[in-house]
Amino acid sequence: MMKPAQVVKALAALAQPTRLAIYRLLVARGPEGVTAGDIAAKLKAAPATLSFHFRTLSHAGLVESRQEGRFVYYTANFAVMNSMVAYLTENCCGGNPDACKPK
Amino acid sequence: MMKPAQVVKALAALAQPTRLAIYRLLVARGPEGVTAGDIAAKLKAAPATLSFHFRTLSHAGLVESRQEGRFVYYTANFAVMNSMVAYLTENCCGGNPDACKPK
DNA sequence: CAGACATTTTAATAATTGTTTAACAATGGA
DNA sequence: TCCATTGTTAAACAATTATTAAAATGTCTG
Repeated sequence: MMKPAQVVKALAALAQPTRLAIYRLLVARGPEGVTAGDIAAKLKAAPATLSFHFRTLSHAGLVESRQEGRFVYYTANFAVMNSMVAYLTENCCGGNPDACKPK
Repeated sequence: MMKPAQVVKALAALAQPTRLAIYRLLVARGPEGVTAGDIAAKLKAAPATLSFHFRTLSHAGLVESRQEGRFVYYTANFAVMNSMVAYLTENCCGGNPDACKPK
């Protein structure tokens, strides 16, 4: 179970256009990850700006990084995303969740 | 399908402790909703502060309100939450979503 | 209609956040 | 070793956001 402050941090990390785009790239890529440079190229953002955003995402637990040679690979942490979603929908409709499930 | 800006707005709306607590109360309560006053009592927050947060949540599409007499009932909009989650996990792992589903 | 109640609006202030530029560290190939 | 490449850090500034207090709006009850 996540604490409220962790959830707020994760939501805040995703609540920014550049970071949301980064996260989606990483989700789409899967466990292999994407290098910082590839993300910079795809999003057309300055390296320093991205580095700032990577740090925010990492600190929120939503992404992880590993260094390979000169490259840094970032990957999405799916467990944290799933916990966050679980937190948001917890105890839905007082235990009668039919009213809030997708059709 | 939601647009990125809508998703960012919804995430930003939830990325604040008071609003996250409001939202969870509404999710737990279901379609009946909760009055602004009840939420103020449960969260021990000033009415003006809550009104500000309700507006943020409403504007993001996450909650709806209806007036009944002197009371305003707020309810969670589950469809928007589900769309938001779908947006975040879209195209997961390049179409091979096993790696990112909860166990 | 007068007064009490429920909630919103406005205006002001304090705190947080995003971007840029420049300088810095680490890696690997010539 | 020297240099180009990859990415991070630091400092400064602009912009956004949260909170409070006070005044205003709307709704019911007597």
